[in-house]
Amino acid sequence: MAPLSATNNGRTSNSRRRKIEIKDVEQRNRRCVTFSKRKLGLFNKLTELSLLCRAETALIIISQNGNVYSCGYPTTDAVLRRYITGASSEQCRGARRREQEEFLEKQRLEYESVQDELKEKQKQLKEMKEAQKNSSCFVSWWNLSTDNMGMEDLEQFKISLESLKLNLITVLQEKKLH
Amino acid sequence: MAPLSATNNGRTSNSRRRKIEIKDVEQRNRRCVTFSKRKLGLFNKLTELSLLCRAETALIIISQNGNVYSCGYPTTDAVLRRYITGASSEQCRGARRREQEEFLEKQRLEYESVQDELKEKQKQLKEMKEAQKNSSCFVSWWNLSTDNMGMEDLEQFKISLESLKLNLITVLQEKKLH
DNA sequence: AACTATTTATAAGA
DNA sequence: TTCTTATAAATAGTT
Repeated sequence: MAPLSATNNGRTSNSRRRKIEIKDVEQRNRRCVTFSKRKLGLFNKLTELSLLCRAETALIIISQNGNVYSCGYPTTDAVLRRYITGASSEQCRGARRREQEEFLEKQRLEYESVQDELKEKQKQLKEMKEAQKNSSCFVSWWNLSTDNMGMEDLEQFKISLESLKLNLITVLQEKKLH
Repeated sequence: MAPLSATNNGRTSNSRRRKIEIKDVEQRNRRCVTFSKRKLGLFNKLTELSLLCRAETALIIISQNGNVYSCGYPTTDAVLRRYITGASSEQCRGARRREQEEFLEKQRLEYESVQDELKEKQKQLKEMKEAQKNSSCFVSWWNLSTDNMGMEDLEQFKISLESLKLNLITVLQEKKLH
């Protein structure tokens, strides 16, 4: 759709209209991107709420183009049924239901633990990246690092150290001149 | 409910039980507060999405206590009707089964993607840890690092360097003795 | 219910 | 589409 209209209006004889339509297209694209991002955000928030507070949830979104998206815990349909029939969860008792609930609970716990682990790793990564940028940690890091090195590493380390020291002194002198 | 149980268990003769129940109550209260806050947040987000992207939306939340909350644009029922009639064009049983299967598949994929992400983070962590142990990267890292330092950092850096060098020489000598 | 320190979401740009 | 980043918003903990 977008390529066609762009081709049709590519001529210079009607630049005003062309610009307006391009702007339209851009706005539409931006809106689509926003829609996708926010839809994802909502789904995530909904899942978080469901897991965190053990709530049953159902979310239906119909885009401007008519596409239907849905998300629910434990399932969209189950929650809708409960909503429509007036919150009568007493129906459908039985082994199947219990098994399903146990399965969902198991999945929930598993998902939570994986996400926790992921969060922890991300935190560690972030800390390590920050530590690299932070010069005040150099001393302690250095003092620890030599303990784990092999002989060759240490030799090279020493050479690096010498050249760096020269480098460093140069930098210091240059800075002092200003 | 909470005040009663707290009163009943306030006596010191059964402090173990009291502590556990108080903790339970606190957790329950916290969960309720979180639920309220996040529910409000979700409703706001949903409204924003509806207005910003001209989407039709419906959201149903059933709390742990069984309270039902809903929110929709233009109305919850209108969207639900559209969702249900659209979904029920196929046979009800078949559609439900299929949706359930799709839901499970969706959860599976989501779980896998989270696990992939986790693996990736672990890999990155491992690489960074190895990089710290590997002396061959020191030179380039050092040569870059001095450019971004302030005067004070450089002075401290130099001092650290001196002490580390002594440390290093000691280690080298010790290793050579073996 | 209000505050605020953090975390998280997201718009814009690459 | 995916990644980055600066900024805006949400929210957990607390009063």
